[in-house]
Amino acid sequence: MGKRPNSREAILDAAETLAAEVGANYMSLDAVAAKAGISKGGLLYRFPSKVALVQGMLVRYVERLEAPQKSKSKNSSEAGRLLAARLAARGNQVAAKARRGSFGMIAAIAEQPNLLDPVRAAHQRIWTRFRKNSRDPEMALLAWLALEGLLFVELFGTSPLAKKERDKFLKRLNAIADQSAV
Amino acid sequence: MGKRPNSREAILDAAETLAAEVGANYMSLDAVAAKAGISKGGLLYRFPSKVALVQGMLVRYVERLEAPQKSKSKNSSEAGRLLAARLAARGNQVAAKARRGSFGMIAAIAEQPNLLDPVRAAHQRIWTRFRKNSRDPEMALLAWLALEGLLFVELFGTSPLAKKERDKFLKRLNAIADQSAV
DNA sequence: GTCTATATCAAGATAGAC
DNA sequence: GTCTATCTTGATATAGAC
Repeated sequence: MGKRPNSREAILDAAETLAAEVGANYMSLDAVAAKAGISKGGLLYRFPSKVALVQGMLVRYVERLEAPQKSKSKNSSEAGRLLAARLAARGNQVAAKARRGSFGMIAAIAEQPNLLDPVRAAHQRIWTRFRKNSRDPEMALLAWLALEGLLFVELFGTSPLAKKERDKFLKRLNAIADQSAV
Repeated sequence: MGKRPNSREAILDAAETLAAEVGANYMSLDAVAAKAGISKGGLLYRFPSKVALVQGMLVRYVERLEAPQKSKSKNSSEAGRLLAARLAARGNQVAAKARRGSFGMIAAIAEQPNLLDPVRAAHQRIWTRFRKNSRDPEMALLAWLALEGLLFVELFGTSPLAKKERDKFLKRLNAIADQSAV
């Protein structure tokens, strides 16, 4: 699991950035290679096709989504940790860079919607765990979907919240998750 | 405001369907024209460019978003009606066809993310109205973002909810909106 | 593992006939 | 208002050298 000193991460970073900035349509192999600092040939060695590249973006997204959280905070409940993990996977800041990780999903749905199947499966797994650890499933669902909503409106840049409101709102979500935890 | 017997609606329908089915990347002018039953020349008469077509998709999306709701149901509160309008804009069914209307946003963000600016503005307008009509803004925000979350996970096809659960959940959202209404 | 070609094809857009 | 060419560009992908 040690990080290999290859260009894989640089490529995925470049692809995400391009998808976010110029649009997934123009996340061309030329542009990705240039931004990653390698040639198109080098890129196509790692990812033999455009679809493979997009799948690579999704794999990393799902890995981060399901990576065990260090539960660095007061959240002791499983539900709270799952919410935190979900948040971390998208980046836990409002900053533009934080949204970047989700642009793999945009690239995928733009390239070929059924590429999202593995993501769907991951979401189902996480949601099942989340629900199992909730005493009040409907309230848990409310918190979960509200977090999804927040992350999505931020992804699309239509969030109505300023930073302070956002922080306060996230605290409230965590409180709900903890209250409804088993 | 009478519907003109032109091909505009057919074109937009075709574009949305293609974006949803094969991916926004392959929503080519050729394909859209073919699906709409006209030629590429005819298409480019209505929408002089690809960007114009995507903008057309967004205009229709926003129009539906802000169209006055007939408040056909028990929802008397403004907040409840706004939630209902938001729901209606995306289609109020779980069915595949219902998601279609939102693929204009996918096409836009894939083509050129800043094309979403008018949508951002509309969202701000609606959210401002929604908040103004709420006694408990934070609870209203929770309901609003939960609805956003639901619509987005359905757009991406990652919803954890079956139809029955979904209906029940929407009722709960409406109840929250009404409770927190002025 | 990364590079420089180059082949192939489809995209967006234009011009002008009907 | 819609059609059929046609132009031009930029995309993915391959082949083979380094």
